Amino acid sequence: MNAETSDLIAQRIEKVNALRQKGINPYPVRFARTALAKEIKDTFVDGEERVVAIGGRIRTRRLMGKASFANIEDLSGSIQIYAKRDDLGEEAYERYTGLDLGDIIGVEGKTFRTKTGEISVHVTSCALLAKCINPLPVVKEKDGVLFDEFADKELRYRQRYVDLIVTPKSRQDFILRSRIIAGIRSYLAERGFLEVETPMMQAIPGGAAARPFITHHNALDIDLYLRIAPELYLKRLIVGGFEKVFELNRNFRNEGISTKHNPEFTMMELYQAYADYHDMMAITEGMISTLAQDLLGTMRIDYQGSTVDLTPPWERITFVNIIKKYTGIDFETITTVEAARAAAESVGLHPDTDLSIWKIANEIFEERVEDKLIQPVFVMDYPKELSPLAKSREDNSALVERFEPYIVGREIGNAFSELNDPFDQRARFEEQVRLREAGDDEAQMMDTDYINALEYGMPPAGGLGIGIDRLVMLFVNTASIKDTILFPLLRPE
RNA sequence: GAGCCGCUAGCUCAGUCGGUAGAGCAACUGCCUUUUAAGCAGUGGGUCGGGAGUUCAAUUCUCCCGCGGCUCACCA
Repeated sequence: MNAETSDLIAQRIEKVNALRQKGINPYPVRFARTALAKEIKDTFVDGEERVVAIGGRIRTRRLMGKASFANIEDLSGSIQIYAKRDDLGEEAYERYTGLDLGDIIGVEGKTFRTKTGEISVHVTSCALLAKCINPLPVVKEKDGVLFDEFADKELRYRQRYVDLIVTPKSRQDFILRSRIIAGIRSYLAERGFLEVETPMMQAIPGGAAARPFITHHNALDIDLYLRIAPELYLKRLIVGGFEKVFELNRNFRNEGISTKHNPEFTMMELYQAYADYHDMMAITEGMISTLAQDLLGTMRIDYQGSTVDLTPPWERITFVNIIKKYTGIDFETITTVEAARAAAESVGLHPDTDLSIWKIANEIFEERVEDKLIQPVFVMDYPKELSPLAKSREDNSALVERFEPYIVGREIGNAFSELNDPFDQRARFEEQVRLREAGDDEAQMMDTDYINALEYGMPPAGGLGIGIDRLVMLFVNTASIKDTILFPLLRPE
């Protein structure tokens, strides 16, 4: 903190001290509100004076000598207040004009409409409820347009509390996030899903290909991993007879930070017994389109220059066919690595030499197809070797019943008909272990207890995971995941 | 992890072809009893992200470091 800052702060601390000397607590215990800003404006009737007590933060002020206006803001909105020296008396008015932008105050007064038409509160008494010592960024607004918007992204992320005070869009976006999550919960609850909580600290981190965070339990003296996915525990619950379960909580992956990645992110995973991946598609498109309709009032939403139509049904196309559609390459007819490599070369890609046919196909998909998938689409039937927990297709053992929903060029989820054959699952794990031993540190670990669970019999089931932060990105139209996470991970200052 | 860009007053930003910096808002002092990005007049406030180098002189040029943004890579 430099001299200038401390000047501004010192002035305010001085005001606090002066108040305390007069026996006034600048942080009193309580203030009873009887009204909210928005509700006052919504219910105002001309000619009917209403006595109200409102609390909020001073966001603007216009002092004009012996009278003054200010706007105070509560969560519902902002309302103008009007104070006159003649009403308050000299001492109280002086205390009133000594308030600062950012102070939280409680005001009692009478509603009225000014001669320029603004519904306001004529102050009869005013109490400081919490002094704001640190100067806020000064953001002004006219007709919904912000001036000198709080623009320093680092500060907005580090001091989200300041961002929330001064950036209405930020406030709205996080409220929308909360409503999306609440909407998912009620959508699933209405359909009989049971919300459960499974371990975040796991001895074997399974269910995804990712590097985990490691922590240590002192009493047991064992390392534990923060979960990278809840999948294997949720499926144990399907074994246990819970036929519809979901978990909506954090996963942790020890990987890079980007506009699309935060080390802890929120995932919704659900599993449904006696369902398959077609049922998961119906849930995905039904849930997301319903959320859009309920929360945004439309299924057509604008995102970063594109308009996306979420109206079901979404397009369904296989992995092989969508590659063919966008590149002309037909993996149904490719039977050798050489041919696959030649195909990749034909679209300007140079895959690593040790890749299999299907890994080359995946590279072509990711490099040449993915970012073109603006409208919602279910890409179905992925290669088995990329999907160690999904059930094989009966008509093609190289493929599995898996899909990923794509919107605006981004994978927003992952789903399959769950592999419930313990023999096959064991073989898949063994293959993963082999890859891990060959140096693939994202390959999965053997989980013998999970195999043990499957050996008790898991009914056929569909499973679905949706990345909530990315879904929220779509709904709030932001290019950065940090705008959807209240406190994104940043390097400590 | 790599590349590019940024970091100047509390905030938003100018600027210095190298001679230690400005505006608006905020703050402070006046004036102003229906204003609303209030207005008018005046005042104060900066080790120009940190360090080193070159130079008579560095906020400006060079290098290193820090933090952030964006893009790429990995992934959800």
